[in-house]
Amino acid sequence: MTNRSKRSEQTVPCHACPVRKLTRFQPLPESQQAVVQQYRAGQTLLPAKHHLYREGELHGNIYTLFSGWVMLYKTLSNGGRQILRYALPGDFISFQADLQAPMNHSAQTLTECTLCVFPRQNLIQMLQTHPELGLQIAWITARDMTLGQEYLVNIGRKNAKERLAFLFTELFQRMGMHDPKIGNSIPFPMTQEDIADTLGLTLVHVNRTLRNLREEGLINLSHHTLTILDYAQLAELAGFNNDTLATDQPLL
Amino acid sequence: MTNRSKRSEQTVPCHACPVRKLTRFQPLPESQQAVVQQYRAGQTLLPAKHHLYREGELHGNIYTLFSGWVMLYKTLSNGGRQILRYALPGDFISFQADLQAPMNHSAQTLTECTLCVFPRQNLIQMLQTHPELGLQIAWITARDMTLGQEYLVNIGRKNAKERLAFLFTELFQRMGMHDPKIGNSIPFPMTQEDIADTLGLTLVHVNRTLRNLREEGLINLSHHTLTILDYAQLAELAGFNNDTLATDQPLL
DNA sequence: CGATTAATTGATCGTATTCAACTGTGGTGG
DNA sequence: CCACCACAGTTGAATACGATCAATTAATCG
Repeated sequence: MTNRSKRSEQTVPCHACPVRKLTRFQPLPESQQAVVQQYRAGQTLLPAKHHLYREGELHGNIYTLFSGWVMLYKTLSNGGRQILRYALPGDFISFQADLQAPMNHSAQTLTECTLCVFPRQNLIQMLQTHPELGLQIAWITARDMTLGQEYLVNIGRKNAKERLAFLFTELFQRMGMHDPKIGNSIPFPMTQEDIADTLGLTLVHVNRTLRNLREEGLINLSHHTLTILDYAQLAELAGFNNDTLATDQPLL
Repeated sequence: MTNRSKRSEQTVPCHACPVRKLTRFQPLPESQQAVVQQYRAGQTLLPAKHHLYREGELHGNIYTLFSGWVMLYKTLSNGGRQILRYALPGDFISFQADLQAPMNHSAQTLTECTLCVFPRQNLIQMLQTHPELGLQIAWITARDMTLGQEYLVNIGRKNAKERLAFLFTELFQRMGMHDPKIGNSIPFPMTQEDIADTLGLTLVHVNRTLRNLREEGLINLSHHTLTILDYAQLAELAGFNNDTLATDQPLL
């Protein structure tokens, strides 16, 4: 149990992780979907371990992920890596505050991926012609930011076991496996090193903590498949709260 | 030096922290400023240590901070706290993906603050009438998200000294102190416990690391004033890179 | 099937935590 | 003005969680 400031003045209520509300793919209203179609430049199929773009590069496209997993990360001067989040089908990739500037992070496929490609210029044009889409983007960005904040809490204030538990429940939820039926599995394309770089731990310690979770019968992770054996206990460990029922509605 | 995976395949270039591009208050174009004025419900003066809102509350307002410091944080079930970021003058506060849902974080003033208040309903109306403002919000949100990602890297992949160094340089930059002249000071209203809860450390360890930095002549922090004695070395420690020159331009 | 990458385990070390006590500071009221 | 209190900062000692170093086993892929 690490760094838990138990301040006495404990008036502030805890309302645990609302990742649930971040999980589902929010389809655009039909009217807007048609509009968006006009601006896309087609679809790409990329192999696993392929970089969409790298930190520091000027990059011309924006993407929507149709199938597969993409990981977004940043690199440190000493060779370290911090994974920021995993993009799942439906996610929007490579949007950043300054569309002209070099990318502030890298994106690499973990599996084979199908992506819908929008040239940046098209996006800009689209936003000029259909300004109401700006708000959609604000909504998506705010949702991604909330997930990032959950990650911050996870890394900053939880021990290794709890961090693992959180990552697993988060991905399980985002994959759309809300079923109460226990013992479900999801594909899990990342390596233990990836997990380590997501959670601010080392590869070795991730491995040991995984064994620990396995021995306690909470999960099983092998051959790139994650099986949740005891969701309730895992969510409890993670400080993950399903109560926060989500209205997945967009802003307006 | 903690958790630095030195993977051999070191092809990915490192492009260090572009916080600089996140620092300055991006004023709206004049045309839009006039529009926004119509929807604000006036200004408030709040004392220090006052909560704007708490996690889990339904909250009716959106704010722009005019003067003072506000801290945004999340609470854990075990009593822990993770500070997400410090809002400085010009920052937008309390916008989240689901405007109807309970707040997903808390906001508390660190100093006396002047805020501009927008009732949520007004914001929604404003966005309906002037959809082009949605993109402005997307821009602001994306910028805040980028800062959050820097925090993630900071907590996930750096040791205590580096984390402190980063926080100091970040705030120094965001306060608008880009002057090359060495030895400048900024107000620093947070306690050592706040710093600890920002950086994923404990109060005690922050204290020791501060002493360390002081003894090395990099900073001085006392009486809520931070003095940067050796910016270059501090930025180096933090992995902070000024090269990334910023175009502070909005999207369109 | 051999080569490369990923997972696993052991031993040791160190950074940061924890527990605990003490010092300084600022504010309040007698 | 000083006594008192609450709170922030400081320091010490012991501990622990996770890192580091190193070597071995298991998967995966051409």
